[in-house]
Amino acid sequence: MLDIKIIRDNPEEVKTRLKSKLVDCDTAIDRIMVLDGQRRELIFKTENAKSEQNKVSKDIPQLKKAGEDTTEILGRMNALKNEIKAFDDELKQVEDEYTELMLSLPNLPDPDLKPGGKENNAPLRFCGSSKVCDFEPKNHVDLCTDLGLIDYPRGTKLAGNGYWIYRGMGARLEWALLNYFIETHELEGYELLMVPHMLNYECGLTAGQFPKFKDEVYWVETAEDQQRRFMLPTAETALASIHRDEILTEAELPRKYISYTPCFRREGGSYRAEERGMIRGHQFNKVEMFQVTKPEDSDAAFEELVTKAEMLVKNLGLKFRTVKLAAGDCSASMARTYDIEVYIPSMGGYKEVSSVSNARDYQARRGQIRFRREETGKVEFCHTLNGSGLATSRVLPAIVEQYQNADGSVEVPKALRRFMRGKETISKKDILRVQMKNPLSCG
RNA sequence: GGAGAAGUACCCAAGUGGCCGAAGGGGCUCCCCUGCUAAGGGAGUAGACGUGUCAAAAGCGUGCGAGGGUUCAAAUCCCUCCUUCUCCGCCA
Repeated sequence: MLDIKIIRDNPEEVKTRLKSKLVDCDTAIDRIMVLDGQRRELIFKTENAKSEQNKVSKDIPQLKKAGEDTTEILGRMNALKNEIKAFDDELKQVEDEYTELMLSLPNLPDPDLKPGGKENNAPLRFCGSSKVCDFEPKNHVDLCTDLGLIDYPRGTKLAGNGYWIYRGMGARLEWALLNYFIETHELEGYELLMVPHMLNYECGLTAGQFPKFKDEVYWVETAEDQQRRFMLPTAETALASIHRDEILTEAELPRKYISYTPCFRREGGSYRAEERGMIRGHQFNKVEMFQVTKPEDSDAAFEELVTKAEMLVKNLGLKFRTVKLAAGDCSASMARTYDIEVYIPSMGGYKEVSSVSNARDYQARRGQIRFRREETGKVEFCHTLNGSGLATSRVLPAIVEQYQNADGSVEVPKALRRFMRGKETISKKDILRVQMKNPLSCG
């Protein structure tokens, strides 16, 4: 949520800055300006009436005790009551519309961002190099299928299109990635949180997904109670609400959290064809990093998160690049975003494995995440930042493609080996070995 | 899932229609007194949000889990919801 004062003081500038994000909020802002005026006028009226009501109300008991006639005064009070009710009703209407519009406005992009969409994204740096293959490289779907890492058809059988099953060494590899990420973060002072995977509406509102994008998540409701919850689309949605409605002490900042969760997304009208396999599914795994900071510390925190994400990819030995997103490609809640994109040879391009963003005070305002500054004793909004660290489901395809050998086997990145009992290579032989050891495994 | 009970300030807690912007205690802060391991005395302690303002301040409004309602007036009465606790049942 934006600070109404910024809009009030400079509506035209806000319009322009939001336009650089490719959203036209002109009518919304014009309307907000009108509603803001009406709102304050109504507050003035209703509060005046209430003030009178309070004053007179104090005298009534005495008058009654003294046995005086109160009919006239009660008549006035009755009129006041109706007046207040009318003002309040009108105010509620105005405030409802006002709040809805305010919640619908996206965050202001940082001034240094290029305006416009994807086409204006700018790669900041490249890292790593492609292995030169003296053989015809396979794509990750074939590799995962041939090596028995992923079972696509049975995943679809269980849950439909966009779901898959990690099996055997594939599951181990995925698990190793999660362990590697979590261990790295913990060593760097981040606290691991295991959060609910189903969240209430306020979480989506605070993070900025709602009300606008409430159709992009899966809703779960029970027949008996109408309490709706949704499957989280990212752990950020949960983490942004950890300190909702709290006033932290300055000493408690920054808060640095990580959380592993599956992420559930409807991905309506998706990219399909060119994104085979597990590039885009309805459920994928991700370790999320999250920080709550003082306003003056969020720029440094942002750099820290970007570096952390980059180091994870780098230490896996993967070729990747870091991209500074143009204003229009940043999501609604974010003031700035850098993507880490890993190279997928079969696609001849890069795919996002991490997205690091600074929401500044946007989420904090929506969720009342505040802290008390020691020096002034005043309450201020925190800044919130988030970044994937990393989305494993996108890393695994990159690993199998970038680490494939001529014989169809795949080398295990060194960083992961200690999480896989020292395993160095995954080959077809592993399918048999896994199945022999596990009589329950069928097919 | 069934049956009960409860949610009041940092914590405990009193309070069944106006005198409650909320008794009392603990804690915390400040002050005083006293030299035997700490005790006693006094004072302060609702924060927050909204409005107001160039910004602040004063003032005003809202606040006793949340939202509605009744009433001239609600912590107090009514309704809905949420949460917590106890007992029973079920269960990883």
